[in-house]
Order: sequence, then C-alpha cells, then structure tokens
Amino acid sequence: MTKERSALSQTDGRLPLHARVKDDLLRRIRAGAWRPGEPLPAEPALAAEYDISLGTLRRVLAELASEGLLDRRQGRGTTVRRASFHDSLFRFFRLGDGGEARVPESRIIGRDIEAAPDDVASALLVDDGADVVHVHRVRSIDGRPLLVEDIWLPLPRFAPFAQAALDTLGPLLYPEYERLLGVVIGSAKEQLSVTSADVATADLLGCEEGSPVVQIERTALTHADETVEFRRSHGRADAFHYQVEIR
Amino acid sequence: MTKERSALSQTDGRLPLHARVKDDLLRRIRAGAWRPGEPLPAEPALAAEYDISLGTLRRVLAELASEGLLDRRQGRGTTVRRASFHDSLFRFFRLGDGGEARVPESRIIGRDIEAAPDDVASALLVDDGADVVHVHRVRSIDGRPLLVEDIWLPLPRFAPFAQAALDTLGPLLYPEYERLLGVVIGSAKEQLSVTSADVATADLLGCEEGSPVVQIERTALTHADETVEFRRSHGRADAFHYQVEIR
DNA sequence: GAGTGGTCTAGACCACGAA
DNA sequence: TCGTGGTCTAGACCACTCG
Repeated sequence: MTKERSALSQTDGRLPLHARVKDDLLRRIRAGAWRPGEPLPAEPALAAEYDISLGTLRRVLAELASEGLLDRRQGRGTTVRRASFHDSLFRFFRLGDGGEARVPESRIIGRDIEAAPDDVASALLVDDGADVVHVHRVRSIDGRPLLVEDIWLPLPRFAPFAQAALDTLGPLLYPEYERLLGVVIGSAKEQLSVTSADVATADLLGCEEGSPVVQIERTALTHADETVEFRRSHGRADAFHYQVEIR
Repeated sequence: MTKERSALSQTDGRLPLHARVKDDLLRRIRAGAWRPGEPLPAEPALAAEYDISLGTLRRVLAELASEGLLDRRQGRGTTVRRASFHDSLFRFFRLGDGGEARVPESRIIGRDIEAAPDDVASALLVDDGADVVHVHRVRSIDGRPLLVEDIWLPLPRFAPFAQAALDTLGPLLYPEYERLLGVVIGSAKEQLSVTSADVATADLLGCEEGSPVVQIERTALTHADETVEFRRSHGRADAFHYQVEIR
C-alpha cells in the first residue's frame, strides 16, 4: 500500500515532488494563507506537513524566493513578499534631476461612481455599465505636472475607498487599498503606446492639444489573480524615457 | 595547514563557497572559456576541480541556469546559452496581425566607414572621430516599412563586416557577427524615447516630417561586457506598443 | 538559549540522449 | 550501454534574530 501525501492531493501526481509542493505552496500563497510579513511555518514543520525531506522543501522555498514571491531571512523566517514595483512615473519618465526616489505629489481632481465604459469593463472583467469608482488625478514633482491618471475600481468591493475622505489618502494608492480593504496588489501588466493629448489632458500637463503623449494602461491583480484596478495614465512624450536591460 | 582551493584563488575568500564558485564560473563564461552550445565539463569533473561536493556545484549550476546563462539538459550536458532576445521590432511594435513570429525583411540603404559622431563614440567607448562602420537600413514586414535603423560598429574589429558582400547578409545581424567575427552578443541595454521624424526618416517610414516617432537606442555587449554595437532605431509612434509584466 | 534559515556534504536511484 | 543531469534523502554545523 502506497503512502498518500494528503497535502498534495490537489496537484498533478505525474510531476516531480518538488514541483507538486511548489504548486501547492503557490496556491496557498495566492489564496492568502499568510499575510505579507507574516512568517510561514518553519522548514521542519512544512517538510513534515508535506512529508518530504528538508532538502527538497528548501529547494522549493529557494525557488519561490528567487522568483520574488517569498522573502527568506536567517533567524526571522520565511514570509510572503509584499509587491513593491516602482511607481510607473519613475519607471517611464525622466524627472527634473536624476537621483533621489521621491514620491510624486498627487492631486485628486475628481472621484465619483459611474457606469463602466466598455474598455474599462472589459479590463476589470465586470459587466458593461456596472458601477465602478472612478478617480481622476494629477501627479507632479515639485509642482510640475507629469502624469494625468484615470483609475477605475470595481464595486462593491471598493466601496470603502469611494467613501474615504480625500484628504486622508496618501499619494500611493496601493497602501491605501491594503489599509482600507485588505487588498494586496500582487502583480500588474502595463501597456504602453503613444497617442495625442486631448484638451483636458493637455491643459493639465501644460502642453498643446494634439501634442504626443505616452499612454500607460495598467491592470493590477491580487496574488490570487483577481483583477482589482485599471488605470490609464498619460504623460508628456518629451519627458518619456525608458530603459530596458536585455538578458 | 589549510587546504587551498587553487581554482578559487581569484575570488573573495570571505564569501560562501557556492558564491565563490559562481563568481569564478561567471568569469570563465564571460571570458569565453566555452563557446555557446559546447558542453562544460561534467558535474563530477567540475566538482573535483573546485574541490567541492556535487550538491554545492549543482546548486551553483542551477542558479546560473535560472538566470539564463546556462542551459542544462539531461543526457546532453550543461552549455553556455546563446543570447536570444527578441528583435526589438517585435518587442516594441504592433504588427499587422497578431501571431506568427516572422523575421522582418531588411533592406540596407547604405554602409560606409565614417568618423564616429560624439554620441556614437561615447556609446561605443571609442575616441571621438575614430573610424566606425555605419550601416543604414529599413526593416519591413510584408513590404510595409516599420523601423529605420542606424547601426555603428567599432573598427578595426568589425572590418570583416565592412567588407562582406551586402547580399550575403541575413536580416538578423547578430548571427552575422558570430559567423564573420566570432563575436557573440551577450546582453543589451535599450533606451526608449519619443522624438519627431526628420525628413529622411519620415520619407522611409511613410509618415509626415515632424510626426512623432519612437526612438530606441541600443548598446549591445558581449558576454565579457565589451561594447560592440550601438544602434539607433526609429519607428512610427502610432505603431508603438509595448507590454510589461510587473512582478 | 531556542529557533530560524544558510551552507555544505555524501550518497542513492532515475530518466534522458548519444554512441 | 554509458555518461549525463534530475530527483530526493539524511544529517552536520554555522550565523542570525529575538525574547
């Protein structure tokens, strides 16, 4: 009679052990079994739970750490890493001077509840016309406007965000999502293209209507791959500047 | 008397063993100790050479493989991976239809030897005014011009390339560098910005002078981090389209 | 001091690929 | 068939963090 590893019953038995354990841990991480910062069970406990050797478990944890999902520190434990991608303003736009990583100021111009336009609905995976929160804001450095953002969030999940006093919101929204709703952003996809500025955007950016602007569309997901935010940002093309390092 | 590991004499003795072995392997790979595709010594041989256990060596090799430098295949051996980043045309521009990964056609408009302009000289790390090969070409899909490229290569290293018959050159230059000169590209840095088309570029791209174009500046390096190519490409901004996935 | 992850070793068996 | 890397185990000792 073969020994069953009940903890792995949901994984593909044809895969090597380490792959099955990795899949299962991935599932639990995505399911939010541990909050970011909260330690996972210690290695001997996890190894016992999966009925595998310490070496095999350690290999899996090392892989997940190298892929950026886990944080391992001697003496402290293994924790789920909080996603911390840079602000797209910093990744894509050249700032006044090089150097310091300042958080750009944020001025919210409007926040309301509206029926989702087609493109927003399909990005957020909600029905056309479903209610969503819409935030419109400008991000600046030293008072110089650099990026105009439209942000859409699904309801009813983001109702607390729709009601929070505007002056309590910091310039970075993801920490606010976590504080107000317990929603932790795990990954995002961004899509860049070049368009031309409409009147309102040109006005906010201080450029001429029709002048080229870089458009960044971002879809943000939780660790469980739930789509929870869609934003469309525009910045002056003459300030655009992006570097890629290729393997 | 402590046992010396002569193979590691060039590495920092305060580092853990696996890190020292990794540094040394990295150095040898960069130095071209093995050609891409040629197998490294087998694990037991390498482990003996470094006087470390198989497990430790395997950990190092697995790391290098996961970072894309090595290719490991059961029964075949461990080899240095040939860099194979996608053509920037595919990474940054939307093509007629989605789907197939065709290699765009290439039409060389000019090739000559010239004195390096300031920006080219500083990118290639050669003296201002030093002789360089300059290639000017247009890349198209289905006869539709998508990208205009200026490519500069340092002399005398690229002399064979300057002399090769144009009709023997394929649309992808990196395989040609390898064939003609034994130069293998290991990595590249790209820098994107938005400018406006000059007359000549507009003419080649079929757009109006002054209309927005995306500029891609690429510096290509060998595994040994020697700078061997600088290219500046321009494509129509309305065809620009780039996706990033963030952790 | 107790518990955590970090490093390192030794050895077994399996699956793949080339000769 | 033989040598390669792939998987898995067992156990030792060290270094860091925290109460």
